[in-house]
Amino acid sequence: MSDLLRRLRGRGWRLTSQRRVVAEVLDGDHVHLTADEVHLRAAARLPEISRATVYNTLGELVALGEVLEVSTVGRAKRYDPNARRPHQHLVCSGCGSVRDVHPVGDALGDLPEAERFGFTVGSVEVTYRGLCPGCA
Amino acid sequence: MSDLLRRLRGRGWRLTSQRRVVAEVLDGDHVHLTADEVHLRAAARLPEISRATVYNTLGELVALGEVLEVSTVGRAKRYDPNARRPHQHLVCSGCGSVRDVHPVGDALGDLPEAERFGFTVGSVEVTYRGLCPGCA
DNA sequence: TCCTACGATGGACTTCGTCCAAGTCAAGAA
DNA sequence: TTCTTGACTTGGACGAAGTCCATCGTAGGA
Ligand SMILES: [Mn+2]
Ligand SMILES: [Mn+2]
Ligand SMILES: [Zn+2]
Ligand SMILES: [Zn+2]
Repeated sequence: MSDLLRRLRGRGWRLTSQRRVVAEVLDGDHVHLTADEVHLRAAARLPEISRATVYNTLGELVALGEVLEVSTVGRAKRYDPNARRPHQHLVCSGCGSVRDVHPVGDALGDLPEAERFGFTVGSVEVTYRGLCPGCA
Repeated sequence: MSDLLRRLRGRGWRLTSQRRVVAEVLDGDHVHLTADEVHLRAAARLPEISRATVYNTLGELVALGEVLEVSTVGRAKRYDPNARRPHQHLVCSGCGSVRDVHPVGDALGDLPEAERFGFTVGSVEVTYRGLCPGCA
């Protein structure tokens, strides 16, 4: 059983076949799937899994901090199982492919107090845009 | 007439009453309205303006580089007329309100060559997330 | 003033996502 | 092992955001 499933059981989750399959689909590096892509791949293993369950499970994983939501420009959200090591994203403007990247420096610290307008700033999301070798 | 309308006429735009009203609604600082908010405010001045025209006009302004799209997580896109001075955004996770911010440092330069995977990196978008004073 | 290509309109349609009532089953109790 | 139960799943209705298109209207040049 994967580490993820072990952690989920530790949190009191029922380990249903649907949740197991969603967790399996999200396993790996550089995985940034939409909910529909997760549903498609999950249904290949468990044909009757419903869209609602995929959405429910992804939402629960996000709430637990086990999966990150990656915002996209006007397209469907993408779900990122690499929630343990902080990272940012490099997106190809041509084909939409996504790579995990690790910039140096401290983007949060780059925002001066005078520029915070009384907000409690909790996180920062950095998206690099460009063309991948194939699209350039 | 605003600078924006003057530039648009210079680009061969027909200055219809609908486009004029959309441009007026977008005038100002810290303006980050959704398409529906633009439609609501435009309709206060020109009651029969359609949603399709608001979407068309906003899309054209974005294509011309006169207005920026601000992507949000799971909410409607916001349209930002402050396209002339580069800036980033601070977004309230509670109410969705947006402030312009100007971080110090060089986010593009923070991405090492070894982390670029052969991409031609052209731009970087930084979004700070937190709670505004009202939502905290 | 007249013409016409460009723009506006509204409603159907698509995509992405949420909600719900009803049926199902994981896992602890006995 | 079987029973019990409430957490989970399901399909479909619903909703929000955005696109598309046939048709109508008009800005602006001739
Ligand atoms: Mn990632
Ligand atoms: Mn802005
Ligand atoms: Zn590419
Ligand atoms: Zn707020």
